[in-house]
Amino acid sequence: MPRRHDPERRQRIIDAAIRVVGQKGIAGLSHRTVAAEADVPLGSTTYHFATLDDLMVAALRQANEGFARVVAAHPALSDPEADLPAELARVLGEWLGGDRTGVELEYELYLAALRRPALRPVAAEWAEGVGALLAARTDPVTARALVAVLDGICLQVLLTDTPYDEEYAREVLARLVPAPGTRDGRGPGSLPPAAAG
Amino acid sequence: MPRRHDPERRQRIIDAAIRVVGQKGIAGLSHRTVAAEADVPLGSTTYHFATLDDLMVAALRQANEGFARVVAAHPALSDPEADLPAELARVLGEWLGGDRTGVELEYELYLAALRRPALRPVAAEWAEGVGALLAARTDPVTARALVAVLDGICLQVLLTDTPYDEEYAREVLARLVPAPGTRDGRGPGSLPPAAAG
DNA sequence: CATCGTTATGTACGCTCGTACACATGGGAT
DNA sequence: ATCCCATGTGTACGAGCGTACATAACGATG
Repeated sequence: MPRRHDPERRQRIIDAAIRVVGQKGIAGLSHRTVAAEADVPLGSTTYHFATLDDLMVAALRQANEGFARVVAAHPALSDPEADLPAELARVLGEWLGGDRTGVELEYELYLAALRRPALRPVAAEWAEGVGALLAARTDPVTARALVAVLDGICLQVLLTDTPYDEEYAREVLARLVPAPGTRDGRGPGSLPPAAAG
Repeated sequence: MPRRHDPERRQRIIDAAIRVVGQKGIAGLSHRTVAAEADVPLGSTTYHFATLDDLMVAALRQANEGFARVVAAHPALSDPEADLPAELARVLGEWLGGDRTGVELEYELYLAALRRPALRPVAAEWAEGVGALLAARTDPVTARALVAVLDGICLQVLLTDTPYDEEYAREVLARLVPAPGTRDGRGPGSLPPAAAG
């Protein structure tokens, strides 16, 4: 028994669950597969997470933090001087261009909320978190629209195997931003600014 | 054995599969559950659909036709005179406002393609179908953007239990359509055709 | 009518699953 | 030092799963 009284056991199980979902999908997530991946006995996973929903909630929360980390690594997103659509497109490109299993994992857990009410609040937290970040730069309606189109673009990339087109994303995102005065600085101006609302 | 030589057996199995997914989700889809729902013996489902992927492909195809039927019921979508964003928002509202199980079913099968390569082509067909319809009204880039934001709005509605806001959808969709200048007014009259690519 | 291949049916095998539960262990309170 | 209980571990049970397969019914063909 080399591992009795392991204070990080719980965290290691969560990490293992994320790896399992990334590799086999949610369908491959079980107490047993997670236990094997974490190299702990079966009873350990059932002890720390009585139900699979509990485990998935924990994993989804951690995955959300992963995305938040990517966002936090781009302070330009919060810079009122920066070109928001271009920055968003760049961040999305980094997220999609890196280890795609991370993105697939996030969306798989995210969409599992469709059928598992226990996951709904966590999924909502994520959308609200990104939305709040964007609302600070624009307005609530635009923020929700940006989140929607980000989701849609991600799905298109994930489902159709077409490579991510950052320029396309920037263009589409730019159309959604109601173009207040902040465009003059570094704006590439490929679009005529829409009429101010 | 009242039902030997049943020529519609296969179709009844597909219908049953769709009902099962609508009620229990994809996780609840199995040869046995479908057999029970269709009131046929287990061997019958395995005979007509050797693998679950085969069955899901058939079900997804049929679900796609269901959405296409909703679209076809709105000829205004193809009318160059009509207000495209408003019409799209209305169609989406009808789709989301009706029997929500249909929408959930479609998205569940649609998103199952993330992990099941066999479903990818069918999912791609759906996106391309809607995209082609919209491209005829605008341009390819705008069409893809519209599909993306439609997907995103649907997901927001499905995942957050917030009711569908048709006015919000119309506003967001309108921003994506490259109508120079006249975003504010809801004037349906002059919507110049695709100005830019 | 006899034959044959397709379609339909019932059953069984091996597997994984969630869950329960009895038992071991060791740190912290007394 | 002793006890207690949260934590850790192994095992077993019943259920559902995909799949395989032997057999039966039936329409088509000769």
